Amino acid sequence: MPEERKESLDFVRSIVVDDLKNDKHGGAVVTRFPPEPNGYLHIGHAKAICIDFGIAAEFNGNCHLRMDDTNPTKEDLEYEDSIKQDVSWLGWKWSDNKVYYASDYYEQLYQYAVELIKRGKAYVCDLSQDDLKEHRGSLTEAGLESPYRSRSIEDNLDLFERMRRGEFPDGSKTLRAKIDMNSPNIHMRDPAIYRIRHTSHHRTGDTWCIYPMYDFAHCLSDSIEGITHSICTLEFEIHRPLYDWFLDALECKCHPQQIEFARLNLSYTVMSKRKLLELVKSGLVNGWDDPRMPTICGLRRRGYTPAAIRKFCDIIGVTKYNSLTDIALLEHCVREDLNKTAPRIMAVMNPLKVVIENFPEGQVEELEGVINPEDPEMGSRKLPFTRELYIDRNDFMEEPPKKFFRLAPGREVRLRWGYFILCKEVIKNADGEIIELRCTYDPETRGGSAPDGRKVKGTIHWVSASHSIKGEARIYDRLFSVEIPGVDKDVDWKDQLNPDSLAIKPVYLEPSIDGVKPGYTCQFERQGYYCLDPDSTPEKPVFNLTVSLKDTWAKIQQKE
RNA sequence: UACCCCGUGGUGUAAUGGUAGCACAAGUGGUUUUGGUCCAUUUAGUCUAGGUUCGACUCCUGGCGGGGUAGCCA
Repeated sequence: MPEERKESLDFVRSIVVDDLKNDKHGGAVVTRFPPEPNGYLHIGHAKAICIDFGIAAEFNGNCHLRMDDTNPTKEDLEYEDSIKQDVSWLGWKWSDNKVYYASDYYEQLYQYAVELIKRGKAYVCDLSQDDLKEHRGSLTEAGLESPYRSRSIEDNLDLFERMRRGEFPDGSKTLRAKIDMNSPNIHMRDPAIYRIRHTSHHRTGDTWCIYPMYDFAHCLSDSIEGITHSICTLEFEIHRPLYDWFLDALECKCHPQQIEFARLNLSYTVMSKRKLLELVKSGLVNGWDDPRMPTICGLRRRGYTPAAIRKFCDIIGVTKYNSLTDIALLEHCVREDLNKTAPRIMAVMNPLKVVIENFPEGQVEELEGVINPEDPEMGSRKLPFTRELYIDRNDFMEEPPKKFFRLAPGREVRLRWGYFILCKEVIKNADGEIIELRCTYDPETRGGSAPDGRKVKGTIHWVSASHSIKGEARIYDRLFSVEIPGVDKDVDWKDQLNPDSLAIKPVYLEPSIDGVKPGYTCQFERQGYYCLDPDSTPEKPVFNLTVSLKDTWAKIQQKE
């Protein structure tokens, strides 16, 4: 599963190698991927997943998939299921085929909290949320000690137990760690470790009405599971002293090392759960799996492959530098993968009728097209050739400019896998619009080469008008029209959505695609990679644009 | 304003005191039955000022710039 590693190691892997060398954890490497089931996974999570699972795989270790479900008010089974699906779709297997849950440790965590109280390192605090905020101080000012800080161990034990029994209403009490209200690190100023929530949890039901906070639950969950390297993103850096404090205060045998890396930022999209949720809720996109979304399920529906995503995660690297990765890099990865694997088909998006005057009416000739020139093993498919064809309007110009190599009056081009055709006449309607081309074909050029050795500069795609299957193409572009949506605080990031992120067009497809299933990915020759959408019906296939082919002709046109 | 972290071509990354390299993007040329792919090639970089050293992207100090942190969220 893990791809081959480059010789130079990123800083996380260097730490792991050093630890292995120094026998720090007895040769073990155990990592974990700990999502909170309160949203769908996105490409940024894919980076974390590839680091967590990738490192475990490379060093013969294990990676636990652990639901960090300590806040019943936000979490849901729907999210949990999608997380499992996405992780395994990406190609990773969690160790022991078992999903871990922070909620499975609630009793142990409670006992740890009791122990903390017994050691005089935690106390029950009656301060309200507002009072707590007052006491916390600010970034520049020290905090104030709570008046409840000096309660006796006996009182604390009693009160904490009654918190658990449900004697107190939400928000009336918290259990706090007794650390240092003067610490320059606000997270060390007697942080709350348990709060009262009379809310049922999607896994533990109504068993609990007090729930542990992240800082307390996370380090201990890691310790309980024997995690060696607890890899997370940069915003937790400032929490690390707390992470270590709990494990030291409780003298835990297993003390994992927290290592932080920079999360992924991608241009022309957003990555925060809040913004993604807002897009879905406001109907600005069509659900979590809208192919424009950077979610794993969105990318999957768009036609991205696990291999492409893993390659991307591999080449972006792992550092502590807050960077912005160009989405073109992601697009490059999927092109590279699909170029090698995707079958080619011909599909005409803006049909222009071509009548081959010297080809008999009613006759059907079967031609053969290579399925993938990059992989001859894939064989070939049949292409019906008839008197009436469709070509793309963009492949014809009545008055072609210098560098235009395609069809024009009096010009000859090659029909891909077919014949050379020569344009004899342009037919227009009363409004002067071109509605048809009259051409002749050279029967000697079957398959696309001329026995007399004459060359043509252009090759264009086509379909038989009578055999083509009419479908729908959903042509996607970047979700936002600015590199970093919301970076300018004066404008609403939702106003920066790209109005052209989706265009729907009819498309005439070569008949060989008949019967393919949703998820089927192919290349529309000379255009881009497309993936069959689940919205398809037997009558009307719907194809999503994954990514277009590079288009140097478009570049030439742009220059002029 | 306090504390913590981070600054290498346009972008993302390597070089772990010893030739600043790779990929993407951009440009040029070649091959081509996809204006795709492929091949060749060009442009372009160590934030800054000192210090240590035979030698600094790397170590030290100051400055500048960017990010994070004041949920009973994770």
